[in-house]
Amino acid sequence: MAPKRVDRDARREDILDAAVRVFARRGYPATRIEDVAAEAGIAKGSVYLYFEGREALLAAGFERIARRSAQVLADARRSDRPANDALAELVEGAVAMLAAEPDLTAVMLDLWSAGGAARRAEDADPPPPAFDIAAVYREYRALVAELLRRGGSEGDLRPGLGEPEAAVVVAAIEGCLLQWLVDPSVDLARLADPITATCLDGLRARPEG
Amino acid sequence: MAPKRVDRDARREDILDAAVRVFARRGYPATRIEDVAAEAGIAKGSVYLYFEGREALLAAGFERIARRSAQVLADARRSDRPANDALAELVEGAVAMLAAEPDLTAVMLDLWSAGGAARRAEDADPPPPAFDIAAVYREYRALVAELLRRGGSEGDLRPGLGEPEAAVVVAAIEGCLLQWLVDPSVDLARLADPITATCLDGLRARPEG
Amino acid sequence: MAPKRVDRDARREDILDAAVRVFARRGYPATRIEDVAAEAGIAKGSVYLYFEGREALLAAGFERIARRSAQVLADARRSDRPANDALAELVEGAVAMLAAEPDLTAVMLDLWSAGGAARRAEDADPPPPAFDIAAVYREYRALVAELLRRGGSEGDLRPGLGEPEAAVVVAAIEGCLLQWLVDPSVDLARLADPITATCLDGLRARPEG
Amino acid sequence: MAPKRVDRDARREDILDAAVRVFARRGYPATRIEDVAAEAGIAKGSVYLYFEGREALLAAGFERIARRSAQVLADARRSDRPANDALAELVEGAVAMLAAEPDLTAVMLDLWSAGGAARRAEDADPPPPAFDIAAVYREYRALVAELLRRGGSEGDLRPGLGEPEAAVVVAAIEGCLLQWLVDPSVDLARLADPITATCLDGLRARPEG
DNA sequence: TATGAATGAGCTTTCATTCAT
DNA sequence: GATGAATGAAAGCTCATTCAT
Repeated sequence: MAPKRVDRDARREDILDAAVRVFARRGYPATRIEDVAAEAGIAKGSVYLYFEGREALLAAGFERIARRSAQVLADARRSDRPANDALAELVEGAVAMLAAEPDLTAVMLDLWSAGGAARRAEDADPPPPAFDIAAVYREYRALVAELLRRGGSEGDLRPGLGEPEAAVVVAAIEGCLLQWLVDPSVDLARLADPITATCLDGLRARPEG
Repeated sequence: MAPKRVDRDARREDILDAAVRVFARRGYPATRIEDVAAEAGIAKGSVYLYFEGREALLAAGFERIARRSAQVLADARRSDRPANDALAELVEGAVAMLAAEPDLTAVMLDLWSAGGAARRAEDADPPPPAFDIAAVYREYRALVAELLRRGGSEGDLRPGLGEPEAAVVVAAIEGCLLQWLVDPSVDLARLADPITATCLDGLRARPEG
Repeated sequence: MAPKRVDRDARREDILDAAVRVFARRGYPATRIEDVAAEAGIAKGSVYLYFEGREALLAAGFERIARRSAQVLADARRSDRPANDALAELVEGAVAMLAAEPDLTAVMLDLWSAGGAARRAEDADPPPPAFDIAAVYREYRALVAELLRRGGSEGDLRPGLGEPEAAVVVAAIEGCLLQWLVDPSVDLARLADPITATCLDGLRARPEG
Repeated sequence: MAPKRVDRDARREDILDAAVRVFARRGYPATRIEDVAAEAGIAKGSVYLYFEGREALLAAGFERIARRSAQVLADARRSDRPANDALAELVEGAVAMLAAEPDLTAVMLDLWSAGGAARRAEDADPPPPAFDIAAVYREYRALVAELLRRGGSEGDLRPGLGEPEAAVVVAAIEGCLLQWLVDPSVDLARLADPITATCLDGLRARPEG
């Protein structure tokens, strides 16, 4: 049973790999199950042996991203360096993670869209997706806010920083990501340093360097 | 020679209003022409008297947003205040514009998604959308970069600032927008000040106030 | 009332002219009421002031053709020449009539198609058209058969000729028409003589001239 | 490497059979994909597994007819009998072929109509069909003309016969076909002999029988 | 397990016809 | 009479999902 399990899981991952590539290329709404099957080199019906349906593929893509995010957050939490250094590490870690897997990252566009469509609870038609993209950002903000507070009391960060500033830091990352996704001429990887430099030291000249 | 033109344009705007509301509620991919018609209180076929098809509605939504953006940029360009003040005005203007029309702003999710799906030019299947969302951000970055350079030479901004930092400023806005769109508990309007404060002065404490 | 009537009829004819032109160009099934209106230089709704609906335009086209046919038949009946000469006149008259109005003649394709679709009475879904294209050929055959019989008893035609041979003579005309309609390189007008020559004298060499 | 190919091709033929029956009954323009599917006893969507779309069904009908025609022409070419006998064989072969499959033959009405609609190359709206009905008649005329010329030099046919007379012979066949399609009281099969008799010997009495 | 043929709900789009102006 | 905006029934086509093999 154990080896079967591994095979099964490996196959599932292969299919998800394929799905992510196609989602990145065509976008989720334009991707047909058959496209995924073709990319994975299997038959259409076989996809259903590993995934409940089309949306499950997107949800599985979300899971991958969420897992990567959780890892980045865990790494940052484990750091014992000063808060501002930990913050810089967090930003770099997040950007590196996103830039390392462009196809997977491109799926974020679809997750935002699908997740955002669920922002109004009025009607359950269509029912909201099974994944909670907002939760990912909540966690990021929570950790950043904690670092900001720690940096304000123990380190050299300004006191009084909190959720709003955390949102801005997360925004700087995600906003750069967005520009990259929408415009390939923007190079996400090279924006990691400007993000930390701008957020930590601002754009205004300082009395002494 | 514009006898019914006013009516016709007004009708078109009404339908677009309706489309924007439905797009905001259900997302573009899940929106059927009939939903738009119902929201506008007209028959399905009538939509086609004013718009070429479903994608034309999205493109018209883009046009609205692009027009608003152009206005914000024009206002900022016309400002004769110091660069850092102009920058703050630009941020505030953009955020205010976005927050003032939540439904229209929510369409950005679909524009990002549709525009991003065109990020790979490999195949023309499906053909890329008629609108260029990336161009909007290019213009924002260009103006911000110009302000940063001006502020570096004439004002109190750091010298050497350019495109990367401009991308970060734009990212701070769009990233906050994103978090708001995906999570209604984030209040975009209240993030305008934190954005400018963080970007201009950074998060690090300054030697003197 | 009289002058009104003339105006009304003239307008009706104008619209029918336009319809015939468009039918010839695009075929009846592909012709929209709006195409006819545009060709006639009037508004779509105005067509309905003169014709019951789309099919009525086709039926009116049939009427025109039927009237032309009736005229050709009447001319031939009125002839007091020998049967074989009258037959030649009939063929020439029919071909001349058809070649003189190519657009109207092209509508025959649609009439055959629409009329033929009604050839099976099984179901009345869709209901058969209001015009009877088969009747036109019945009348032609009847007159030709009469001429053949007359030519057999009084003239130099073979005795014993009847409906089958009449069908062949009519077929020679309509078959040339068909080839012309389907292939513009076939010149209908120049086929009038070969039709009569072939039908009357055959293709086989005759003992003496 | 043709494991399911037989089945697939057989299925395709079944669907085409059904389409031909429905086309014959209702005419192509009035036939909906669903009618074809119902006639074939399958679901609407399944038709698209075997044919690109509605027009592909008509084109496939044309292919069938063209194949039959090619066979008739090949048989006539292979004949080593005198030209006038070969001509009679050709006429009989064509008529027999047409009369043997009335439903398929009825599709000619739609092919004429669709092919004729493409007679004016002015605009490509709608684009012309993929099949070339005119080519079928060109081939018939070419072979008949050849036989006529051969019969003029080697046989007992008149000298000087050519394309015009070939058109008349083809017309006699197709014109009888037309009358049959439009009027079931005309019996195509019985017209084969009158066609050859009339064309070869004419209607005029001969000095000696 | 794997396949891919089959299904049919669902969607976009067209257009004949109506009717208020 | 004339108009053309509005309607909504149709029809073509797609594709997620199922299931017999």
